[in-house]
Amino acid sequence: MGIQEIATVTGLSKSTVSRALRGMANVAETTIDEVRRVADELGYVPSSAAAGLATGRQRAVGVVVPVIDRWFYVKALGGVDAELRRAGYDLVLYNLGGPGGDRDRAFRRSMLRHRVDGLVLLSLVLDATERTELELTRHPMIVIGGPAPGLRNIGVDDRAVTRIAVDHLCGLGHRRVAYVGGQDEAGMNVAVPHLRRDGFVDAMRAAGHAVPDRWLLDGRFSFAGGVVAGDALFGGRAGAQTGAGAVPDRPTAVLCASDEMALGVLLAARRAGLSVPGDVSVIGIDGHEYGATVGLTTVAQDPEAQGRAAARAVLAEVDGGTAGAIAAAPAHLVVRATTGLAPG
Amino acid sequence: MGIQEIATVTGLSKSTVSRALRGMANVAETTIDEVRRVADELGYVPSSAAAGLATGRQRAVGVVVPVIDRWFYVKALGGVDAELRRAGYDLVLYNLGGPGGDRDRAFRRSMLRHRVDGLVLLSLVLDATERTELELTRHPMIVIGGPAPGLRNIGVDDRAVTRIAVDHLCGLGHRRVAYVGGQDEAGMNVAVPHLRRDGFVDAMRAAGHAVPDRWLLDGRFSFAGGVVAGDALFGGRAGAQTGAGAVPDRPTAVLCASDEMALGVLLAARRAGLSVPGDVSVIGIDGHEYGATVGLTTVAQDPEAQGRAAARAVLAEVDGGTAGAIAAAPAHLVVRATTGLAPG
DNA sequence: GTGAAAGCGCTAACAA
DNA sequence: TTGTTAGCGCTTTCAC
Repeated sequence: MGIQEIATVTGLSKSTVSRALRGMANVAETTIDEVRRVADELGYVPSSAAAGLATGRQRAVGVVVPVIDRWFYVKALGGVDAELRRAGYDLVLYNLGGPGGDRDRAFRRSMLRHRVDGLVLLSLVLDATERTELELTRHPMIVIGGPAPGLRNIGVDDRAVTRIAVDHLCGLGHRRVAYVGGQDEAGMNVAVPHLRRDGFVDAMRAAGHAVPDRWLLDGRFSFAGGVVAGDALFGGRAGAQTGAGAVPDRPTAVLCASDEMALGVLLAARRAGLSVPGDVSVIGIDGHEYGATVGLTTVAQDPEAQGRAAARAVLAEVDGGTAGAIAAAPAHLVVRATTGLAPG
Repeated sequence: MGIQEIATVTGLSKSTVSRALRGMANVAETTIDEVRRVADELGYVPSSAAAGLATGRQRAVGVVVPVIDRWFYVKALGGVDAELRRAGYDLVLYNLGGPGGDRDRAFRRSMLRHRVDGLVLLSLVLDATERTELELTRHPMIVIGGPAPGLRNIGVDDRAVTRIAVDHLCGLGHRRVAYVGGQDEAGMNVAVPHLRRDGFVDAMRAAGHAVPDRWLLDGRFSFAGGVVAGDALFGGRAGAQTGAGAVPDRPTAVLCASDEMALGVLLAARRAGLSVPGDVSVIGIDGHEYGATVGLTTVAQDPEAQGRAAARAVLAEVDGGTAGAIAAAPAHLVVRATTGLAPG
């Protein structure tokens, strides 16, 4: 069942078997073949616990997510996973489970158990205690998404992202544009919503257009939240009755901090009897698949690539490499059918 | 750094410290307090590898998914995770990464390394080799989703689910109903698509309505696939030009094997200038959040609950309990706005 | 209620 | 190229 059995069967020593199994140099080809054959016959299964104890390396990295059921997290998780598997590492998932989840236990009980060699944090809001605990483990760590104090992070330039969107809109003649963003109660990094909103407001101001407060809405970074925000902007279903003019003071364009919200705003616009982009243009941020199908214009990013980069970074550190600088993740405008010339 | 340090500082033996740390009986209250205090002071972090080696239990279970970025898998994963954390177990994620992924390596290299005490498989299509390898590990195992030969599984009754949908549709007077299902290339259990389709065809036949082959479409279980299927059914965007009559032989209702596909069909219908449910009714299966917002009628299931149940089942087996019977997961009709009386 | 000692299955010097 | 010898940090009899 263990390495020992193979040793006795082959008449070799445990060390040689161990070396052969790991394909190390300094082992005769014939020995390697023999050992592998016997291992297969015996149905040998290595014990990662034993190997981990002996080497101090678990060949596993942890990924901490605030919640799992969000497009960005799922995609990023996929990227991290792909890269880890390539390197032969396992991925242990720590889901904080949103605001209701028992974060504390997750942090103390599991993450710190030396089960992993490194950590990838997804857009986390860490409090002081959590940060101290994490640092205490001295694990290589990196965060994906917004910046976190004292930790290296990979992600798009959030201010730049909204600026790109604003430039596109203004280029089409829009001057009255609303913004749907807001804090994500599910635990997204606090910095991201703020950076994007500030980027938006600043870019608009730079273009010479003021943004009234009532056009800065909270869409909770969800589809449903986007619908609610859109209803507020367009007068809701009621708007459909009286036509597109239900809300006298309507923006000609809406920038959403995520595609999921943009999808919701789109639905609200349609319900209100508005034509897109005839009456109102809508642009999102992310590059969500659904957006492609409905023709949503967006500033696309690639969370999967960010996940892969993050994984490579921790892996490099785990393997003794020093923490190199991380380039900002790219984002680019994808013009589709929901943005057009400003009306009038 | 280890249990030993605590022992020397407190003047106790390793065994007592170990017992105290785990809160076992036969340890003086005062001793426990003392040990805990010192452990905290020293920033003691237990080693799961060492504990695992000694006990043979890793306090972790593996979850194998074909791909991660699908609604059902994400939700189920969340359920498994919640239950595992409650029990103090870690979750290690094995993502096969779809058809392109290196399944083989995933199976051999990692899953079998005794890193986990049990396995939860999500809707997997296992080939003979994989099944043998898995059985070789002698891990408690359970699959969520369609039935898998030789393994216990939890999931909805897929034939019943489509029957519920058909009953609803027929009750509204529909006799010409199409079906969008199909094989999921991303690795969904082969059984599910077949069971649902057969359930549909049989239920229709029982109601006295034949289903022509051209109304049995493949939507690949994705939003985009649903759009394509809907275009085929309704004449695509071209239909919008000539009005609702573009396709002479149009069904009055469409049953989709997943809400994601139903959402796509809905989009296609709207594009073709059809009114829902005036011209055509659409019903899905799942209970996807987006569906609720757009008013999609569906046969809802609860993958999260299924995940929790699956986790409880493996945990019970891991703890020496015998494998109890598992009740079929519930599914129920949620009537919203996309289904109505058959036209005419 | 506590301690001593023997491993769990593997890796890693150090020899040969 | 292969073998020997110590552990890695914890749990667990078995004594006391």
